[in-house]
Amino acid sequence: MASLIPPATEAEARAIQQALRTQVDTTGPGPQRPATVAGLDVAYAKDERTLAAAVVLLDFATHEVLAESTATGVPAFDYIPGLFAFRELPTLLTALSRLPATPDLLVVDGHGLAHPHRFGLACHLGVLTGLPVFGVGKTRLIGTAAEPGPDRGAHSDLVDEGELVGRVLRTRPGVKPVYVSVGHRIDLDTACAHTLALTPSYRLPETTRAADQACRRALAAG
DNA sequence: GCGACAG
DNA sequence: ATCTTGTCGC
Repeated sequence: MASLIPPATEAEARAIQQALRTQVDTTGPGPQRPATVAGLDVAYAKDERTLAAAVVLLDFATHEVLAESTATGVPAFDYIPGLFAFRELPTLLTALSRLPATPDLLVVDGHGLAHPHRFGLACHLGVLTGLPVFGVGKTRLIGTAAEPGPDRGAHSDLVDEGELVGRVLRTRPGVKPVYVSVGHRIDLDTACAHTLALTPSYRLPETTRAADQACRRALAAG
């Protein structure tokens, strides 16, 4: 079955990506006015032997925290750029299953289509859950892009192999931009608009910030 | 062969 | 990812 997680080998992981990538929905447009949005993130122990995942549900308009869930586990796969999703997905899915509500939209740390095989964590999570998802990465995995202008909202296309795979978006004036890409059931314009809506004060989305804090707390707690 | 390489 | 708090600068 294609949803095997974790895969036993690198070859198996690549085969799973290959099988699931056909199920990604990039038609969008996705929720324009979601009532809720959830951020997901993972924190590792110093030795990377254990990890804690967190999902934090926010009111999309006010950014108020509505619910939160966590899970601890072990990395399910070696860290290999391009196969990164297999490492965190199991624990992330456990945490998500514990959330007492279904989010209208998911925002993940990392990339979606801005991936060597167009199937980053945001796509993988989207296909597995069926929910609208987009990714906001802090650094580039693949592709080339011009430096966006200095103003908040300035952006440039992230292109790989002649394909538009995402957008480099400035969320804070004069601050290093983020990498936005489609995961599942949403389009790039909508994902970028939501990213700006979620970054009123900081470089990273409020969803990511809340999830980051939550998983660090969960890791410290045990 | 030499870099690059989400978290 | 993690090692790491307060501090210099706009």
